[in-house]
Amino acid sequence: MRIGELARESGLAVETVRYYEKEGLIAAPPRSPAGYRDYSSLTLHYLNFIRSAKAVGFSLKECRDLLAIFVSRDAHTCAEVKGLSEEKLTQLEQQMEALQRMHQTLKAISDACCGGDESAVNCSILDQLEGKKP
Amino acid sequence: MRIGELARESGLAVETVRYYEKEGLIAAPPRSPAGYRDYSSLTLHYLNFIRSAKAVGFSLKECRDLLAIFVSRDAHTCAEVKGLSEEKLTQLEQQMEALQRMHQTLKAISDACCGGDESAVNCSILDQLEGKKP
DNA sequence: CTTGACTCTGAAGTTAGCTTTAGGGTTTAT
DNA sequence: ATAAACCCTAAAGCTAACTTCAGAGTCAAG
Ligand SMILES: [Zn+2]
Ligand SMILES: [Zn+2]
Ligand SMILES: [Zn+2]
Ligand SMILES: [Zn+2]
Repeated sequence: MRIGELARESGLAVETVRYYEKEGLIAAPPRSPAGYRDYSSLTLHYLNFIRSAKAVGFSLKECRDLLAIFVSRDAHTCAEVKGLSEEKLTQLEQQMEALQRMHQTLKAISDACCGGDESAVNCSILDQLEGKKP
Repeated sequence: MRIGELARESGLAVETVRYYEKEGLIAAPPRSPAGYRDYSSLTLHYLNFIRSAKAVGFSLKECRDLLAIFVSRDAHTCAEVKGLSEEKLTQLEQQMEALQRMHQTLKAISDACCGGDESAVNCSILDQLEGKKP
């Protein structure tokens, strides 16, 4: 199949598919006489794999590593795959905690403000951001 | 004070301070005869403000807007400031939810894998990422 | 046979928030 | 007086993951 169909099937943009090839995520496919990329359905599986991996937080680099495992599964172990998953889970947790801290801080600051139509001259939010003690 | 001291006091890098000036977050200060930037302590307050705002998730652009309010507080209202805060709180919540969804999905996938030293030929993580039904 | 949809390449542009580089003056301490 | 530490500029580079552009060739339908 040509790149347009592959893109449609995988839900990616055509340019993204070419980009993934350039970045070494998928192999360069054979070409038609006119120079068009000619993909097998295997590539669709790879793109779906990438899309799923991205959807749970893996970067393209990490997707490339995971995909390398995927294409030669017998040379790798469950331990290795699960290790990468758990590493990513830890990263996600850390990111959530960082956001949580920001949210808590901002919520406390925000809640202290009256939110009224009066002038912000004495707004506690601005004071807090400046570093003034409450 | 010169830029080095200002940077030390604010906890920012010297280049960052110049960058903020270029981006319009802080005004260009007067210069010494030798051409050195000569800051008043007011700028330190502004930089602290920016650092705090960034720490709770505001982008530099948003910091610039907040700072504009900060420097002319009497022309703005608490409602306006609190509105921006609450908008940001909502964004933070959405980001946390997105991470939460990723985490839940990946955790479910990861938990199903034995994690053993056996070959990954039948690894359920890889199967799930490929899109196979379990 | 022509029109519109599709494909190709390589390079450059995008966003955010800096950091680095290159090359050159100034201040301060010893 | 000299060396370390500081300051200046403009421009380029960095990361991530694409997207856009310019210009040109190919395919399918009517
Ligand atoms: Zn108020
Ligand atoms: Zn207020
Ligand atoms: Zn297993
Ligand atoms: Zn497994």
